[in-house]
Amino acid sequence: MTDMSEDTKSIREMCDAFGVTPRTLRFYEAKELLFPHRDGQKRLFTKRDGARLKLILRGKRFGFSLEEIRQLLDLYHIGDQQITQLSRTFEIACDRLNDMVRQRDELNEAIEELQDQLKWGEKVIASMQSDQEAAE
Amino acid sequence: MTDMSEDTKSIREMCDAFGVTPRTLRFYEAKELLFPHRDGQKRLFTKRDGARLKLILRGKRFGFSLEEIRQLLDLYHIGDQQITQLSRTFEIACDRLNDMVRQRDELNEAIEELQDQLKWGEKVIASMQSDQEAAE
DNA sequence: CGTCCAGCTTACGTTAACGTCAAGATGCTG
DNA sequence: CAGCATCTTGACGTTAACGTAAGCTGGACG
Repeated sequence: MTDMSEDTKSIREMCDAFGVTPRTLRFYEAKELLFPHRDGQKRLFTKRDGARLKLILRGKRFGFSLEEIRQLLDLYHIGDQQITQLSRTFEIACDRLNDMVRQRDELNEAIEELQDQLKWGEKVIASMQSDQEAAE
Repeated sequence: MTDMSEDTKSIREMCDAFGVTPRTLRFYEAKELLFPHRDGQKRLFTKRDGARLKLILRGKRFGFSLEEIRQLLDLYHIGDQQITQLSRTFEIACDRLNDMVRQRDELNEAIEELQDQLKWGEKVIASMQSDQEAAE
């Protein structure tokens, strides 16, 4: 047994836990989204890294870029400092929300449009099939 | 007057008509999405190119990749041939529609989630601001 | 005739978020 | 000790859909 669970995870455990690749975790570290400790040269991911990663993945679902996520994460961290920065975060999030709403609305339009097209297409195919049958 | 409108458009007219850049049109030609004629070395875009471009742009709104769009366009063109191919097109479009619906639903979830977070954030900011005031 | 404008081709640049080697360190195990 | 797995750091590759710049051409205008 890898002894494990002294509250820190190896990179592999981390990957398995969150369904990402090692490359991704190193990448996130390089981008200063995660700050794993070290044992020698090996990374040790703490609970805090886990929490951050969870937020990162959620952020991605929201459609934030990693850079935006980094900023948001940084602002989580300050806690006591600059209110201005925090409300800036807030703005970013609001913007993103608006983007998402817009995007959704566009999607809804597109969906309807495409559904119409498909009805059309159904008819065409149907008629072509009867043509085919008629031709036999 | 550039005489124009002998049913063909120059690249610029085309761009103005559809709100794209020349680069884009050349790119689409390179990708075999459009087939403008030539007058010497200058491109002449026909009505057919216009129709195709309209479909291309719509396809993009739907979230199709240019490659997918090319395939769909090719299948429009056959007209008389293979029904199988046509229904294949149909399937692709259906798949895309399902993708879009899924995507929209995810977006809706994300939007709600983010809205919740924002309520949270509002409170935090409000309380911090009163802290700030209290500190002065 | 000069010059200006629109268009052409070729080709390298861009961005995001990793993937994919390569080469070396470390550690366990039989 | 050999071997193997797992980790590390670098560094270059990938994809999509164009952007951008350089250098050439051909016609129109004054």
